[in-house]
Amino acid sequence: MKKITINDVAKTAGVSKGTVSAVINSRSTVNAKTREHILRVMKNLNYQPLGQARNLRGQKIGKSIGLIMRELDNPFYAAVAVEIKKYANSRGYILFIASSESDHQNEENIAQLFAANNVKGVIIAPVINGTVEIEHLFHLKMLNYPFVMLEEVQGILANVVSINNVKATSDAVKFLIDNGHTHILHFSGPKFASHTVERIKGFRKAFSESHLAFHDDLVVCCGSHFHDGFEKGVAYFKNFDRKKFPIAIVCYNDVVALGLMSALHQLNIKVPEHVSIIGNDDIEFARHWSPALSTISTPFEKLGRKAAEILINNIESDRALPIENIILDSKIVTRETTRKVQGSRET
Amino acid sequence: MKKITINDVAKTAGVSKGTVSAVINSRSTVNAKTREHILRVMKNLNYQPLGQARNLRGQKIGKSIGLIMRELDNPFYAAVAVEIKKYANSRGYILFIASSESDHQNEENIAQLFAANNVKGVIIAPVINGTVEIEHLFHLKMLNYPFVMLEEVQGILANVVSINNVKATSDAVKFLIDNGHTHILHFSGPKFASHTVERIKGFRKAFSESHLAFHDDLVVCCGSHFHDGFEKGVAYFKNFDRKKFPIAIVCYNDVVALGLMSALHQLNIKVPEHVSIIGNDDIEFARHWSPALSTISTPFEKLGRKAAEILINNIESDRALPIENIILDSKIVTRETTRKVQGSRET
DNA sequence: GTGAAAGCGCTAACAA
DNA sequence: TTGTTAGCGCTTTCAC
Repeated sequence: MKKITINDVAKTAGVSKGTVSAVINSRSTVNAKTREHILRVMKNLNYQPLGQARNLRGQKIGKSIGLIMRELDNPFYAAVAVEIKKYANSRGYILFIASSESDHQNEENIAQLFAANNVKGVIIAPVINGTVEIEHLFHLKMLNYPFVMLEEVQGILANVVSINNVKATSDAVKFLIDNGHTHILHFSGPKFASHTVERIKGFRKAFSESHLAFHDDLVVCCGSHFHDGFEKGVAYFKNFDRKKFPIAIVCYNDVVALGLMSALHQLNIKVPEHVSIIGNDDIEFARHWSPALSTISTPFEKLGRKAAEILINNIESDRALPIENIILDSKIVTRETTRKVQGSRET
Repeated sequence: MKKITINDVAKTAGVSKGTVSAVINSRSTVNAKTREHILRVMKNLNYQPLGQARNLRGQKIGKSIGLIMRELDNPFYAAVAVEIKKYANSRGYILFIASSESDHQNEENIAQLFAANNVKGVIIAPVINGTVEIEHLFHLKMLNYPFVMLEEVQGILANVVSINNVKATSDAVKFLIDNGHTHILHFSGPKFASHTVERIKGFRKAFSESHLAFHDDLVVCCGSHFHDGFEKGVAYFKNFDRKKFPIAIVCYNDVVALGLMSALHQLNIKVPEHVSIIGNDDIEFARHWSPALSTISTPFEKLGRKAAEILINNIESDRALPIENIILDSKIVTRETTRKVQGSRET
């Protein structure tokens, strides 16, 4: 059972394929009777014109770029996606979004599909796990297919637009230290995401540059979802010795921070009286929550716009452009979940 | 300045295009020296092989379907998207998501682009505004391009999978009436979305089937975002006569309900003591908010799976399948934002 | 108003 | 190992 082509339609309709083509393209040069007849045959045969072949000639149809997210429900990349879309649209491109669900094979398949399907270039939030697989990226490079990464990937020279996670987390810890905190934890993110690694790095860095001593127990493996924050929060604080309060927690992201706060609320632990909390991302809900979440504000607009800009510039250039590596700074915004500690245990 | 083709590469490299093709496809039959040389030429010319042409022969590359959302940040469709993706993946399809931003022209362009770019079919959350434009849908039908709508569109016979908004909203109002409420408002959604229209319809319907009288003032034009709920909430209740409490509000969606609650909190109006609130959608945050939101739970999983299932069945069928029109029921889940009113003003 | 034929850029036999 | 050639399914002149 092979695919129906324009030839099949032409043959069974008893016309030439040129006429069929004219019907498909809604050209007015074709007789109403003939058109009706051909349309009927098309319907009967369930003929689906192959888009690829149609546009092999003129490439006047619209332009598009792709975005490969890691998870569809990651608020960080969702916010970036919105900004990418805005900028892309402003330059006449439609954005197609797909998600690798943190799976390498998916990332590769999607990239291939974009490249094969007339999508002009792609922005990738790369999957980084133990065995870094970057063959497909090299393949894209060979094809001179324009792409921009949203995180640095070891081993390949490519356009990157990312944020300075190390500095952001480090700043958050320093802020807490400056406010008298001495007992500071990190609820860290999903394994193998470079954001997770970098944020832990920043967390440690702040310790090494302070009078506080770092210890592995200070990093609690958590995740990236609300329920992760909630569950790990309950587990950690259920039998927690309340004499150890006040403490402070830097969370992987806002959603985790919110989940954690929900857990604390349930355990009747007060924020920020007992526990100060800092999130990361600054999603919309963060400022609307009560208490309003102190967090690290990501320059989403800059991040998305810059990535899309580099990509589209590359697409529209007739020669290879120099590779760019842009790292954007975040900044802390303090709201109601952090407080100054007067009598720290050291005093 | 015309596009570089494989011929240009072959010519300047002094080889045949067959050899260039072999390099592009990483075939091992080509001499290392030659490969290096050709790769260099490809880079120099910034040659980007045209995906469409490459796959004109065998169609062994992956399969994909498209989803046209109305807004990227609409939590309703975001949740549906997740389910569509799951099901699509289970059948070997990759999902590409694009957003029309409630613009007709965009919806049309995106649909065209999907059809032209080897995406096998599309699920559409249609833009419905005053002047219903459905030419492009007819065009898709002519091309026998498989598609499924997530809302009914007047004037075209097509596959539809939607939810019963009228019944859901009506049920919510009846629930409130059964719990003694006599003063019930609706914070309605964005103009021209069929969800908005249907929910208002359901709201009115419940009144007409009760002892309460409907009045236009009972419907407050709001929107679909957190800030809409917040702003309209502040505006409505800033100078509200508190003697009129208790009242109840059925909101367009959960995010609006949350925004409204935030406004009430700020105005020191208590939920559910003064105001009972029912949302719509049952997004994850709804149950985690404090107080936990009573809402109308959408069968996201069913909705997404069914839409994707119909689409893919159509794609994989060699003949046209009968058109389906599926309407799914939602159901109320009561949490902490609604209460029974004992002494209503009528008592 | 319709048909015939020459491509679009590439792949894949097969020949050399 | 490389070149030659015949298409892939469609569009688009240009005759008729």
